Amino acid sequence: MRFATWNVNSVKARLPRLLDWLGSTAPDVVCLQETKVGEDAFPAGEVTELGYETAAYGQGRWNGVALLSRIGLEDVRRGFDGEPGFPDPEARAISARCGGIRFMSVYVPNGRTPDDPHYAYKLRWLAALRDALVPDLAAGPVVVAGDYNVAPTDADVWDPALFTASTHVTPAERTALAELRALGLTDVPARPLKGDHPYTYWDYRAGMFHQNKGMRIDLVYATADVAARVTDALVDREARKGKGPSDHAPIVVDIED
DNA sequence: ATGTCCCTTCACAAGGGA
Repeated sequence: MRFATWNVNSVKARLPRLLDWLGSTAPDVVCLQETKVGEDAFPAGEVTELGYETAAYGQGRWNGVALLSRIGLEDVRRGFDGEPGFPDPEARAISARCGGIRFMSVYVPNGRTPDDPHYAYKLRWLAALRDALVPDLAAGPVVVAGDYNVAPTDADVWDPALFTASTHVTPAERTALAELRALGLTDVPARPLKGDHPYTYWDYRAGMFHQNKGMRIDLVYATADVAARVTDALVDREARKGKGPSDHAPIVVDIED
């Protein structure tokens, strides 16, 4: 089985690239983030033509997550129990069972800056996610993949000195991820196709991608049974190249059936 | 450390978010 996660930064703007990438990569399951469309506007027709079932959760202008699967898409859940809003609910998590694994696509709040109320919201959201995952983890194999908006270590940012007072790297955010792992989730390492760091995000500005000044903030967290089946995992930086890319690259994971 | 992109609207420019 091959699965992937990708923050597409608008599924409408990215649709031609998404369809090409689905054709060439041929993943069985895909977790999408930042679709930026409501459920009714999700381009399900085009994706269905490629053999995928779709489940979308969106609110239009911001956020939005979705799951694509060609190996079954059962028991879809939008959001999770106890999920906080700001203050209203935001479309940041969707999960379903595909091929015997529960996949959850997550778009963790950005946080903006450590003194912003959105930062406290980010930490509340991650703590609530941890609590909500407990029954899922007891029920079977789980993959929680998406844009976590946290760089787990200093090696995951291109210049740690620049990020000392920024969101994405604070001890509290990193602790929140450690608490997810403490539930029994493993950070599945993805290899970079170029360079030493498996960055997944490069700012559009200032030629950051070409200088490989990126961050590893998209992550695949999997239960041990899934992690043990991994045969390969990579950051598809090819998808970040060229005209009209997302600012994030997909992570593609192969596991033994 | 800011050279972009995407979305929306009291829309054909500007602001907000990342």
